[in-house]
Amino acid sequence: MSDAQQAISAFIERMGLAAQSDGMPRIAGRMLGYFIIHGGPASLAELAQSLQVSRASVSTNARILRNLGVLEATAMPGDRQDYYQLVERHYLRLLEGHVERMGTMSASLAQAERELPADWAGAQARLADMHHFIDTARDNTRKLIERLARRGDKASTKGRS
Amino acid sequence: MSDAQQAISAFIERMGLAAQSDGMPRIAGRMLGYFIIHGGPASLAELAQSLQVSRASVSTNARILRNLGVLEATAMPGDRQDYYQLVERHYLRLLEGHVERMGTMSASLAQAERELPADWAGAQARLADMHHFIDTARDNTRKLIERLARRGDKASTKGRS
DNA sequence: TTGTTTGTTCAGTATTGATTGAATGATTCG
DNA sequence: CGAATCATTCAATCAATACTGAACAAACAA
Repeated sequence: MSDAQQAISAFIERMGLAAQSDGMPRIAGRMLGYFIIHGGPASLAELAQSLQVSRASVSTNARILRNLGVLEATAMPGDRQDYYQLVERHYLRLLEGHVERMGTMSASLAQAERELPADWAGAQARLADMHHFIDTARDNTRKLIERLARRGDKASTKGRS
Repeated sequence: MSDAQQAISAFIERMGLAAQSDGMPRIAGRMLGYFIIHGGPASLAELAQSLQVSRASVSTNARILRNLGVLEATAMPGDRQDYYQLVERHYLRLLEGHVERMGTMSASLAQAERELPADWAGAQARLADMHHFIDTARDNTRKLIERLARRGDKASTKGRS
């Protein structure tokens, strides 16, 4: 195995690890790594072959990544396999997921503030403090997404290999 | 069970769920919820009793939260139990963890860029693009932490109940 | 139509990690 | 020095979930 191939599989494996520590299945992370390296459309069969996992796993993980908005289906003329590729600036989709989770957190805090008697001053103060924090963090991330989405409206990183 | 108690346990349970979806043990999240509501120092025995879990679980999860920098040990005069409380603006510690994970991601990308032949133009471009993204996101979060740490240097949310 | 290829679903397995009870260790009190 | 009270550790259990193989479904070719 060449140095480059060695480096590639190490990177893909690290992506798998990183995905796991972010609560995503490991294979999803490895698929992401595959696309970052090899780019362009790839068929499910190619992925299964290259990552040495079952077609079933590739199928379900492709759906997961599609639902996250990170992968998109495409087609190759004259081939009836399904092809997938990274969506443009896929990482923004991940940030959006983060924003969403902060949203549910914010809602949960708001609900607690509403349902707790107002005279639990300490609890209300802590809830409000944390609520404020979450909301500013969320706004901040939103603005970051905007900024990064604007930049690079021109550049493209598509193309096979 | 009163409305308030109902609301409290619902909130604590939601915190447990949120923790889980962030890759943290559920009990850790519930403990966090407990402190947000009840504030002030609490003994491990109190926590185990209130959350209906074993003392062993409380102990290990307290250590997890302590290592994350979210809880800190304290002492009550005339009592030799261990008491814990939220650190001031505990959520900043969580953000710092996030920053750290982005750091390892950045390092992983850099390593791939280094080890891959430069003539894999597509791969290098995608790696660089993602690397840039991660780094700006990290800087952004760092700045947010700074800003939030400055604000509220005066206010305190401590105090029992 | 039948046969072939490809994607998905589903039941079962395996693995990972959280939680517990019991044992151990440490500290304070009498 | 015990006795008592906590905290921690460790082996075992339990739960959740990733992953697989096989069955099924859909699309196409001949």
